[in-house]
Amino acid sequence: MSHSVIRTRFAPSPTGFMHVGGIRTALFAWFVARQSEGAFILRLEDTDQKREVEGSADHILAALGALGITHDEGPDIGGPYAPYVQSERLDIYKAWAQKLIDVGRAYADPYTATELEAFRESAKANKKAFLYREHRPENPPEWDGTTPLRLKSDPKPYQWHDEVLGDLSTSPEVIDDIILMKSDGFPTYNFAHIVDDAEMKITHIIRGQEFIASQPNYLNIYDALEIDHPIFATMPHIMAEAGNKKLGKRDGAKDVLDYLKDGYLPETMINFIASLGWNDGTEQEIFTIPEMIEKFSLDRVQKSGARFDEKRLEWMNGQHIRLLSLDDLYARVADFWPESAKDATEDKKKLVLGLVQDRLKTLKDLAILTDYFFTEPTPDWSMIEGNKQLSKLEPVEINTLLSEAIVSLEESEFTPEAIQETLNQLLEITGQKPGILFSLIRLAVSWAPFSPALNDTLAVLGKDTVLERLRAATSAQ
RNA sequence: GGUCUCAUCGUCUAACGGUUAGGACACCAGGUUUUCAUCCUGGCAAUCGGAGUUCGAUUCUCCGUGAGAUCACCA
Repeated sequence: MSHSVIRTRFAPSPTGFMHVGGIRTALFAWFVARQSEGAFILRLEDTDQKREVEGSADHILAALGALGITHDEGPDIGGPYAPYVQSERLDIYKAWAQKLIDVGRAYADPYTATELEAFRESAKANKKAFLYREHRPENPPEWDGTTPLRLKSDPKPYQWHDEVLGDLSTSPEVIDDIILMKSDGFPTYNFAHIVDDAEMKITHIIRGQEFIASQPNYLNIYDALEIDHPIFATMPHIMAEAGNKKLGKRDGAKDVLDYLKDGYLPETMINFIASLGWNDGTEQEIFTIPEMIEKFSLDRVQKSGARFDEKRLEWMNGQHIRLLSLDDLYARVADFWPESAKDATEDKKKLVLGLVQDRLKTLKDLAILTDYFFTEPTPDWSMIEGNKQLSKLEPVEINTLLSEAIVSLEESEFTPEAIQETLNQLLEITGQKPGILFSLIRLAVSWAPFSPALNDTLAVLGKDTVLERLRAATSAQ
């Protein structure tokens, strides 16, 4: 029974943007830390200088921040085990490597690239898997840091437990003398993450399935170092919408920040990404973030890969938008108003927002849905000609109906209720069906393909605007 | 090719070895005095194949098949 505090980490390499796969790994590690008062650590694994992408580290920080996946220790805020950037921890890896050399578990790799290549070729020719340890030198030179340092492996069968996949096992032939330190002085991921996780007292390693094949080699390193390994949890892949491949940048994996810019709520992204491979066993689909933190458990994570379905994401975003209070939603849509709303008052905008809240799938929809509330729409008579019922009316009849509407609405108090009353009376006066009368008025005041309920729309537009637009429509005929 | 992993509606998924295999997305059809959306009702749709264990397998075992991952001085 361990009483130690749970410490999980997300350890991305700064080689690109944050896509959903990376976010999910971070998210689940964050859930595990947050549901137990543990700590969530962010560590930058920048040991491959060649692949490093400028600005990527800032981008990762920005993406996590935008989603509210907060860390307790990391490159930007420090912590008790700083630094949290691997390129700044070279001395630490060197010291741990020296320990292995001292106990005879690591040695300098004396071969040139061509020699190594020849070994590989011959293994391939014999249809055998290449194992470096079969060529392990008898008397390797002392390691001076200019050649790779390799683990002197101790091949043996391994079995271990994975919180998601269950009990796993492998045979000795997968263990090899893998590289610990590269000739450029940087450690490999294989070595560095083990050292760092140990130094930083990480209790759970939550990572993608691509690492599972290397796991036995990692276990061999833990053994050589004589340290206990953390709890392992392997996440299934997220696959691209088409095909069966793991979702990668080339398959159209989008930057999570792009989803936010497109009007998806952070809580939607969290809920959706979590639902890709996890559920709480009930029929609940929509979760708040605190609910997910409370209910998440690694043993209910799916073993097989999941596909990213944008339609479902869109639906889920609508659900979360509807869950928001008007004030909260108002605060979130600040960047999504149409240009025409620039000078509109907060009161007016809130009124309009309240009308369209149920209609938004993404915040981006706001602009096209509300433009006519803030600016004079351009009449488009093809909308009337294109309407099955309205196209049957003569221009004179249209004019008459609109004029009747003007007369009645002039007398209305112009609250939504009063307007509805007026509209109902108008149906009797004109003897028309709602499908004709209401459609006509709706188009004449909005010239939009769709709009909220007619009485609400008219009320928010205001009597003056409504009458003005109706008159404009009459005289245009 | 070696090694490892996985396998329920088109998609995300539920189901102490006993259920008419459930829910959600999508799709289709209706309903809520116009439209679009919301909301409600209904419909379509799945246990990869074959053995075995068992009174009884989606569930356990084995063999196939399919899919994925990995075999770098990348992570």
